[in-house]
Amino acid sequence: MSMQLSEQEVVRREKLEKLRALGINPYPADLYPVQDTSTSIKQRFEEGKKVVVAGRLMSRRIQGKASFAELQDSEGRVQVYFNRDEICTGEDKTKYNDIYKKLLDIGDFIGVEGELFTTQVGEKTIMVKDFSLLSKALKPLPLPKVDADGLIHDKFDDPEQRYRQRYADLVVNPNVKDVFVKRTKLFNAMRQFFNDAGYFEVETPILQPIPGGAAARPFITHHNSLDIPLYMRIANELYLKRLIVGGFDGVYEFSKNFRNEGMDRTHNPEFTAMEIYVAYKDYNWMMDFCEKLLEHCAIAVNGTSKATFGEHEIDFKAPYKRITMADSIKEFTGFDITGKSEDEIRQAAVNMGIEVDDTMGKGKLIDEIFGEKCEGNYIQPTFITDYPKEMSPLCKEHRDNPELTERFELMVCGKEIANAYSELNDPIDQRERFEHQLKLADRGDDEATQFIDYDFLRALEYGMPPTSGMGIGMDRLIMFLTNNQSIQEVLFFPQMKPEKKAPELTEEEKAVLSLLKAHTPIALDQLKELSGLSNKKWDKSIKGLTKNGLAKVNKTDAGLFVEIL
RNA sequence: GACUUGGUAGCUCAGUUGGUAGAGCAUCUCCCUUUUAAGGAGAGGGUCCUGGGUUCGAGCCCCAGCCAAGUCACCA
Repeated sequence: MSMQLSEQEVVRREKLEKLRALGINPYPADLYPVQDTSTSIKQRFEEGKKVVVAGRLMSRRIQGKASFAELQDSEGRVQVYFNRDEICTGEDKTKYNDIYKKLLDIGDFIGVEGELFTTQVGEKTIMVKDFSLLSKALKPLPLPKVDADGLIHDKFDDPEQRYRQRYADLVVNPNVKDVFVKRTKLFNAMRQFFNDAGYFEVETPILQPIPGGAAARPFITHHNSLDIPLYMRIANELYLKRLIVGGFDGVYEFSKNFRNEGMDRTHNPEFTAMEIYVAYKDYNWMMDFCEKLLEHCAIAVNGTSKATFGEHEIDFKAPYKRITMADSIKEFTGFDITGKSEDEIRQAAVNMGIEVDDTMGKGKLIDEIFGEKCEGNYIQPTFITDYPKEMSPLCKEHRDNPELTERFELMVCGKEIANAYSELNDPIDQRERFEHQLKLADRGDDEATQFIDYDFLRALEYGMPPTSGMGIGMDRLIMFLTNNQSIQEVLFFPQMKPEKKAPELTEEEKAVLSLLKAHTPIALDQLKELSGLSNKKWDKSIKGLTKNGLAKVNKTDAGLFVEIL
C-alpha cells in the first residue's frame, strides 16, 4: 500500500526524479573531499582562501540571480553565497536556475567549493564556485529561526516529537546537541580521572542469572540454549567486588542498568551508573576522592566548577560539607535519634506529621524522617554519612557504632547523585544479611532482595581486601551539569510508548470498497444506502477511500457518482 | 496508579451557544546579483489523536480509549 505523503513530500520526490533526469545521482557513492568546517572557516578566515565544506542546507534567501544560504555541518553553520554567474560561467545556467533554485531543498546535504569573502554587512561567507548534491532529503525539517534579538520563532519544542525524532531535534536545536556533547565530555573526564589514578575500566555481564547489588524489579528474559531465565542487570556491584577479590586494586565500569519500574522525569527503564571499587580504602577516602572527581568533571564539562540548576547556582568545588544522618535530623527536626528505640523514633516521626506503618523498622523510619525533613535542604553538594544498618545490606558496620554503617550519599539540590560504602567483606555477616533480606522478601516486602548470590559469597570467602566502593548516577549528574530537569533531555533515545500506526484501511472502508467492486460506477446516495453506515462513518469511509486513491467521486449533471479506480 | 493540561497544515499556534477549518513561517508559480527570523505578488496544502454518542449539523458538547507533559503517589 502506498504511504500517505504530504504535498511537500510529493514535491521532493518529484525533484528527485528531475535530478535523475538531468543525470544527477541524488545519493552518490563517492566520498566528498571535505577540507574545512564551519568553525575552522571562521577561526582561520582569510579573504580569497579556497575552501571545501559539506553539510546540510538550512536556510535560503534567494534574490533572483544570487542567493545567500546557510550550510550546517557538525560544528555549526556558515553562510554561503550562490551567484549565478560564479557557478555557471558558460551559457548554460541550469546549475543555478534549476538545480540550485528549484531542485535543492532545505535539509539536503551538499558539498561546496568556494572562496572566502566578507559581505557588505560584514558576514564571513563562502563564495560558491561549484557545488554537488550529496544526499537529498525527502522530508521537510522543522525550521526554527533565530532573530536579531536572539528570539526563537517556530521553535521545535514539543517533547514528544523531539524525543521520538531525536535526529530532527539534533539537527535543528543546537542547544540539544550541546547537552550530548557535554554528556560525552563528562564520561571522558571521569574516565580520564580514574585512569590517571591507575584504576581499570572493566566490563561485567548485563545478562545475569541472579540480579543483585540493588533492590529493584528486574527485566526477565530467557536463554534458549541454556533453557534458564536470565535477568538484565539492575546493578554491577557484586561483579566488580568479585574482581577486587581477584586481585585488582581498583576497577570501575560505566554500567547500563535496567529497572522494570515506573517512568517519570527522573527515571528511565535503562539508565547509566558508574561504579568504582578501590581496595585498601574506606569511605572517608572515597569522600575525598569523590569531591575531587566531581570538581574535575564539572570543570571539564562547563569550564567552571559552578553550575546553574533551575533557580540554584551550585558549586562543585571541593571540599563539600559533611554531616552525619543523625546530626542532620537533629539540625532540621530538633530530634536526636542516637540511642533511641524503634518505638521512640516511630512516635517522633508521627509527631513530625510523617505517615508511618508497623512494617517500618528503625532504619526505614529514620530514612523517612530524613527524606521528609532533611534531604530537600541540601542544595550545595553535601555528604550525608553514617546510615542506619538496616538500609544497607552490602555495607560495612560503622567502626564506632554497630547500629550504623560506613556509608555516605552525596546530595545536590535535594537529590542523591552518589552513594558509597566501606564495603562489607565479612562473608559470614554478608550471608546473614542476605538471609535476612530473603526473609523480608518471603514476608512480602517487595523491596527486599529475593535471591542469594551464593557465588558472590564464595568469592568473599576467598577473602576481599578492605574496599571502598561508590556509585554515581551519570544521568542525574549530567542533568545537574546541563541544567535539565528531566532525564529524557539527557538521553539520546528515552524510552517511549511505541507510536501506533493507523491501519491502511478500516473495516468500513474495506466493506464500501467491496460494494464498489460489485457496482461501479454507482450513485453516491445508493452506495451510502447499501453500506448501511451512519452519516459520520460513511463520510469517514468514502473520504478515506478517495484519499487512498481507491475510489473517485464524479460530479455530473445527473448527480454524484462513485467509481472504483 | 490518581489528578491536571494538551494533541488542528511540514513547524509554531488561533478557532467565537454547535453553522463552509484559519494565520505566520515553510511549499509551489512569477519578479528580484552582497542578504541575514520575516523582499514583492499570487496559488496550493487538513485522518482537527482514535472510536462511539447527542444533533438537521461536532474541531467545539458527552462517553470510552491512545499518546505526551506536569503534579502527586510508588520506586531509589
